[in-house]
Amino acid sequence: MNVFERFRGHVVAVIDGLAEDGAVPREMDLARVAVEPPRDPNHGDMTTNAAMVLAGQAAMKPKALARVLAERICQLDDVADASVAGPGFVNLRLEDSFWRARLAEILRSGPAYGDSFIGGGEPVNVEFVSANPTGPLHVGHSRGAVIGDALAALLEKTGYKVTREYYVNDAGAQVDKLADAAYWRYLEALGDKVSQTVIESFLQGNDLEYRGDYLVPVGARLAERDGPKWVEAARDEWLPEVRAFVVEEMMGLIRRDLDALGIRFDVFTSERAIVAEGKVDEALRFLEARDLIYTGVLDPPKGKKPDDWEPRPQTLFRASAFGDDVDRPLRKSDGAWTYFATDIAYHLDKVLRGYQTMINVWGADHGGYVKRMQAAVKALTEGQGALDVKLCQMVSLYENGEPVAMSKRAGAFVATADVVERVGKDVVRFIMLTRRNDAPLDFDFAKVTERTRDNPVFYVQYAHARVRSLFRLGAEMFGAGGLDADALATAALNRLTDADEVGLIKALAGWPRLVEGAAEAHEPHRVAYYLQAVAAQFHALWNKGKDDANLRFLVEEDPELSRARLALAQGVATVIASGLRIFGVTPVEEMR
RNA sequence: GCGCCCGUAGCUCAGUCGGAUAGAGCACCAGAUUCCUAAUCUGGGGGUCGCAGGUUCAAAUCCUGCCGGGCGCGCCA
Repeated sequence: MNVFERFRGHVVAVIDGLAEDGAVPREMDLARVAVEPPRDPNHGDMTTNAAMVLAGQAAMKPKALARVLAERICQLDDVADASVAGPGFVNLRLEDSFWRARLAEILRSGPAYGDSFIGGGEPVNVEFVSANPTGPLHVGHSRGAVIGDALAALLEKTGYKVTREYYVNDAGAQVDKLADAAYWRYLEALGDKVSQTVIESFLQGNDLEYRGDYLVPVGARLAERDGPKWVEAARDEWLPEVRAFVVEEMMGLIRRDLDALGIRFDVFTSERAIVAEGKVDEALRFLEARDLIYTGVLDPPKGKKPDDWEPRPQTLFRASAFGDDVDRPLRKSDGAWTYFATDIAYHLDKVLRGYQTMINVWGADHGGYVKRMQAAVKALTEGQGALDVKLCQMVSLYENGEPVAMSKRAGAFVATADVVERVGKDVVRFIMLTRRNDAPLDFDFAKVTERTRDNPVFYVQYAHARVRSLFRLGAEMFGAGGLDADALATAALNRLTDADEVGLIKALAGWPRLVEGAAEAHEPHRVAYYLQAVAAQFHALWNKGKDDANLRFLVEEDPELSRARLALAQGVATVIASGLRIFGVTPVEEMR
């Protein structure tokens, strides 16, 4: 439980006590009572709005109620002072000893510090990346990959049972086109065994979309495995084989990219398998039984009527009954299921596997698809379940301020693997998490690797490295004994008396609350901003030691004080490591 | 035309289920520093939170309308 929740409990107890004494009514609704950090630290360590939100129920003026509350809150353990401020806030200042005890707690917990149980073991399905298996991942994909993975880690840390899932879109027309291209490369790979005229006639009959070199080795491997057996075969014959082969190969490429990013999935679900196992029919029967499917004619989109539009009866899902703007088609004119229909089946499959809470991470170009999918999930879970969709905006690459051309049409997209190779997994992951998912992100190769304060990766990593370097020096000065975290938890922490030292502990003690807030909001980027703030505070304290030798972390003639300060430094490293672990970023021992 | 997202300092962006005098980095200005506890530090100026209404004890935050930008818009995935 975070420290603010703990004090909220104390404040509630105070209110109950007042009710016992008849000073306020019993049975007040306390749901809106909050204990939070004040925006301005000058207001104290914690603040509560209790008097303001209860004034009506208590039939008292906010300030009068605040005074009564403050008087009793003052008597609580660990509270140094409680005062009324503004329109009726009660501000609490806590004893330094309380904060020092939090530091000991951090050291004993280690990287588990900030773990929470708010999830209560609830299963959550996080579906992300889900890039079509038609080629390697490009940088845009890596943003969704990192956000999904970090969000999953954040939820795990707060007590949810998380499944990381990848939906393999291996059933649409795109993979057929991919198979065509692979077949072309296969013919080429057979060399002398195939005449040029065969290849050319194949090329003439096909407008190949996927001409990238990455299919060359795929064609070669297929030729090696199957020999010339498909050369004379009709497309109907080779297509299923070639398609399965190339999809497997592409998923191999994608897994390799994901590996490079340090991302592992628990489940890969195949769209083709969903269809083959009859799950679409199952899902539609489910909806049909609830009268949510009918045949009807949709109006054309207002103000933008497609040229070939004509009224046509379609099989429709009543999405508009669940918040969507219009009902949505489930069947194409050739009778095949729409992508939406199979996606409904896929999400019913998730529900049947036990998920009521689902999160999907998509590219921003899928924005128009969100409402209908949420409508479907509501229908499939009888209103009990929820689908949150995180839309990721574009990543723009820069080379020292100059935009890197990466139009997909020109085939000049930048591969995730290339970016990772150039700046490293840790930099890619951290930078991708320094913006909200719904804000565009600029990624400048020069800036993300420069060693200055305005590079957040460097600044946070540097703080961790500085702590490690302190410990190397400390071990030289005082010997390595007694410098492990458990031992430091028993150091003379009451020697930490400087306001900035205690202030740093307060920042560290805010970690569990931040984690919970970020997890509940599904916003991993908050962790990045928090880590930057902690790093900044630590660096500032360190710099004070340059002006005033008494404030240096290691004071040779005072081992007791040095040990206390090493404990503080270790607390910083612990919290940073705990945060970086959520990000999948390795904390560094030194900067080289 | 409709829907979704966004609009906060010169720039890039944070802003906690509504909370007090709206924050950070860069840039700018002024001081300090040449140190190895490394790849500067300290302080300062700078805001009608796109605009206009509304709800509330309290609005950058919630609601409505407008303005501006991005994405999408019956059978694609």
